[in-house]
Amino acid sequence: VPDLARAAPPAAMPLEQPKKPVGGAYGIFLAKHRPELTKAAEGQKASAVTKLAGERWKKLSAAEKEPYEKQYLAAKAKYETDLKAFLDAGGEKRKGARALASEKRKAKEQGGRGKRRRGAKDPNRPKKPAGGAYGVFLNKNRKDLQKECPGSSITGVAKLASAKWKALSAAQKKPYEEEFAKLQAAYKEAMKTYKPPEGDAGGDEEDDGDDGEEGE
DNA sequence: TGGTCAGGTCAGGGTATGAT
DNA sequence: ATCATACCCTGACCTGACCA
Repeated sequence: VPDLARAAPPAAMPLEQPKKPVGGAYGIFLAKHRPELTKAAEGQKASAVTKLAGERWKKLSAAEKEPYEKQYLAAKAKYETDLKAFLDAGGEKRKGARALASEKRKAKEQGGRGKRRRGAKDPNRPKKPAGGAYGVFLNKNRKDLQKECPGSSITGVAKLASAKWKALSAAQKKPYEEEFAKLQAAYKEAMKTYKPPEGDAGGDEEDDGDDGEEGE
């Protein structure tokens, strides 16, 4: 119904909390002169803009500062009335950008991007031997493999390793298999005495089963 | 599916800079 | 905390192979 759209007052827009004027008269001065200050500080650090602003502000006489102070007071008054209207309209005063960023970061540290975080793992936890005998082979020969294909990416090294691994006879692979068996036994032994740090999801080891994630 | 390896890439967040 | 923004740093992810 077009009538509804036409009748909708601007107030129907999502409520937005008014921004608090900050920095006092200096804040007004800074905002007003930012374009020219940015130009003047072109090619310099971003911080040069505010540094320049500070220098210019100090040079101003009281009379020159007065209009900025008046503007600040006016903006402050407007903010207060706007905030009151915002709150009266059911708006909720939210936290500042930094507080929000801090909260976001904390949440991220706990959860990451939906996937588990590498760095969040317990560094003392015994490493599970992976890749079987091939994993041992890869570890032992990595340096040589890298030398053989200098400048090649990790993937290039992996390809070469794969080719070499396939070329090995069963007898040649045997020592690597034995080494892997040893590592596996050592890992099991280490896990017997290993205790995950407190608060680590009740000590289940990384939801090995499939109860977890169900993110969808 | 997740584990090994390490280098490259990329996104996001922090910092600096001033005054209030 | 707030304004703007370039720069720097950190951390997650990807790549390839293979195996439990």
